[in-house]
Amino acid sequence: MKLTTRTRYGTRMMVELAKHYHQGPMRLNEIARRQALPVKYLEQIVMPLKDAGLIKSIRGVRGGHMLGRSPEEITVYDIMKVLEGDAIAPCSQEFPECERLPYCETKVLWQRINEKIIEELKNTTLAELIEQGGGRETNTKQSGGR
Amino acid sequence: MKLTTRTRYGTRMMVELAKHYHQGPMRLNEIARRQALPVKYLEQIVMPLKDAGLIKSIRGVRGGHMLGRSPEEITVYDIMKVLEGDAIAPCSQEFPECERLPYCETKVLWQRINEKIIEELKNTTLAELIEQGGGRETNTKQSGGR
DNA sequence: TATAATTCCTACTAAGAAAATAGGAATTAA
DNA sequence: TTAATTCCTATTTTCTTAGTAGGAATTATA
Repeated sequence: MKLTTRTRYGTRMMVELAKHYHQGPMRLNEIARRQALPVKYLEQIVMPLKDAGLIKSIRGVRGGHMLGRSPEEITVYDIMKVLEGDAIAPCSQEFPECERLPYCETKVLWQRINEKIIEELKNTTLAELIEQGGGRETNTKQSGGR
Repeated sequence: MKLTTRTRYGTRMMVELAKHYHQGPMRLNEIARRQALPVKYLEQIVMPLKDAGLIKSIRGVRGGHMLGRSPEEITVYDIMKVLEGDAIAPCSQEFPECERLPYCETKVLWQRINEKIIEELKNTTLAELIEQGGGRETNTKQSGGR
């Protein structure tokens, strides 16, 4: 079952970008600092997101990253799909090879769970996440929380 | 995010036991054969289930295992709780230490997903799973499907 | 009472994936 | 021309899950 740091960090990066939508490009370093994430790791995550059009990047001095479209138009599902593929619960797509599948009594359950999760992810936009916030206001200090 | 083979194998073992409820104790070997699972691995999984009362065991010759209560009264949540603990999605209980939690914009999402999954697991009993079946009838041959 | 079938228990090993790091190439504003 | 930045790919580290091994304890039954 997969919803790993890739998706979590990726979502946090996107949230950070959403909070600065229409404020010009944001450097990876800044994003990493604000969300207390490892820069070099984000570097890897940013690329597929860019390829998928969820992020636009500007290279060189004063470059950086920004959302490819508005926070209302980006769901967490979009992010996850890019970063993990869309098999989350077991036996959804992960093991098309499993010979037991045709007579497996448990597959319905995993499939149902998979659908629920996807539904939830599809219903959640970046806009919604930053609107709700985390309770307190986001701070700027490093906090090392990973 | 956790819904690993432990839970999946465990669920299949329980399903197998449910299918033979009230037919006396069933040997691990038999269960493993029917569900094409590694015996020695099941051996580890069976113990916590027994401790939790979901399984009753009889030792010695002609011993084996059986459900601790009826298939209608056992949910997959019961199984999962024993085998994984009840943190499934990230940031639910897994990282109570994360300093970012108070101002994390994404936690609501993971918590919501966690709830959905748990709800689904609680709504699914062994009885329901074997009633629905897998489509075709379960076979008896080894199939090696893992 | 001896034997074989079985569960019980604990430790160990292997494999794989996820997480993180490293280092340099390419690009570009100033 | 330089410094700031993204881009790219490879490598290493860490960790968890998955699986194996071997023997102790228990018990039906011959």
